[in-house]
Amino acid sequence: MADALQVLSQSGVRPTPQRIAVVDFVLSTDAHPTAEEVLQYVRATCPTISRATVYNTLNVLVSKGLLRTQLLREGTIVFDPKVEAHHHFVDDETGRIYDIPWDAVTIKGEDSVEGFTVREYQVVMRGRVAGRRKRMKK
Amino acid sequence: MADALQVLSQSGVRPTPQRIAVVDFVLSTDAHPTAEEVLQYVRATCPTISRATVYNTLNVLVSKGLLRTQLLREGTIVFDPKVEAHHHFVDDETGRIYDIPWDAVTIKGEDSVEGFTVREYQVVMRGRVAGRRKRMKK
DNA sequence: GTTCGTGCAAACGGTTTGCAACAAT
DNA sequence: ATTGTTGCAAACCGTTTGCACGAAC
Repeated sequence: MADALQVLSQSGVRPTPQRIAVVDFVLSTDAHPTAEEVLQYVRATCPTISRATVYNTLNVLVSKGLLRTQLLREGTIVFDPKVEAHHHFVDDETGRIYDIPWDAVTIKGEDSVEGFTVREYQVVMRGRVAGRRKRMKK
Repeated sequence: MADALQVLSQSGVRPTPQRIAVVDFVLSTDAHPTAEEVLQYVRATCPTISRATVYNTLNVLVSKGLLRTQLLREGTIVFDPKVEAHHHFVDDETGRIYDIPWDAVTIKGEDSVEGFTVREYQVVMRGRVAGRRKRMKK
């Protein structure tokens, strides 16, 4: 993974310590964090960083195409550094989001749906990660 | 479409005028409204209905399986009365959401992804409805 | 010294909750 | 009398915005 400083400079974004801390985390995780989770994590290495700066930086990264937002959790946006096309699996119990490789699934007919011009698409799957038994009724 | 009073009684929900007004609208639209949009619409026929009652009723309908929520718009939940499996298309410009019939698309491999037990899945497509030319740069 | 970035607090929009009045049984 | 429903207002949570201070050019 290219280091944070490079990534920022190459995108024409001034590499401040706060931004470096955010980039270091968010571009190297596959945990699909929310902004709040990024804040929590980054505070460990950069204790004074503000909520506004985190949101601001995340939005900059999105606008530079280094990060994508995904609508996979109720009430919040999650950030995904994997910007190439892929699918997602959401665990019913934990809410954890997993990347599914593009060619784990094959689709036919998606770009020829009558009346629509499809720019992009993804499969969103929900269920359980295998090997866990169903949670007991509380 | 079965009338609202029946739907409610059959689900064991007391059919109050407010609930009937909500059901009348939300179970017969394909517009994927938000709670706020339901409120606006329903106020026309039931001017005194409160925001809390709308949210409450929508949540009851979801818990009874008469309605489903979908994560297709940033910052808000949309409601979909079509509870059978189907796909969605979201217009990039207008944000409008269209139902795509289940068999407009065929998928292979989706329930055998290594390590995951898929309970349900859908394809989410984004693009433009055909026949509209691309919006001019503002 | 002007531009850009930060941190704080306030504002904002969608949703939930607490509660008192009220209707149905 | 008890239970369930409504409407209002306040609370809540994720996100954005306004602004003054400070750093970088």
